[in-house]
Amino acid sequence: MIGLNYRKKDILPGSFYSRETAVVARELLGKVLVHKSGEGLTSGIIVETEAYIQGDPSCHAYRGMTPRNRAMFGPPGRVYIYFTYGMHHCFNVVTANPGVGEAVLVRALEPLEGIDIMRKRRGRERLREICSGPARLVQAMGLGPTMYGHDLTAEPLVIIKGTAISEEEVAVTTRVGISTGKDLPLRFYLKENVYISRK
DNA sequence: GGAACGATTGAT
DNA sequence: TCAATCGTTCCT
Repeated sequence: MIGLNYRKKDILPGSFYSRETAVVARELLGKVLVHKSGEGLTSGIIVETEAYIQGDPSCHAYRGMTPRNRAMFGPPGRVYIYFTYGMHHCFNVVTANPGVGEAVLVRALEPLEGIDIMRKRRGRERLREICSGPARLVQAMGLGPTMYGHDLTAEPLVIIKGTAISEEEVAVTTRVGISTGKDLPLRFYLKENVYISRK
């Protein structure tokens, strides 16, 4: 029960996020996202991420700061969450230095704790359908617009140390669901993990 | 003011 | 393969 009684020292420090965004995306694999909500604690292992960087036309910050993407230009280690398709929210971790609009999209978690809570929030029984997709994990973890700008080194939502991941376990591919910048190798996932959003 | 478009999901 | 559904962004 890794997220239930984590120590302060287990929380990833702000310095973790102030590195090259693709490196942060890769290094987030195996880490654990933990949310303490009124309904109870839920957590999941990060198994799939994507980096969105400067100069990349698919990055929300590509055309400069707007009301929506303002958090991407703020301090690293904060939450950038956005609404899309008229019904879904997606969760990102802000990276790089203030003034640089970059972030990592968390696309899938392996459900770890509070699984019954997540099942209830999702209205789905099958474990594979709980956190396997960016909007699915937001719903399962009970996240929302109120988390916009939240500091991930502070409760109720943190990312803590998990399992070390070797290079052999990591697949690097192009990103999912974008129309521009589609050739960039900025998607990272655990090869053998069954909870990723897509093969 | 208006229109086009999503870093998706779930059903067909 | 396709509809759902609406805030954000950009154009007029």
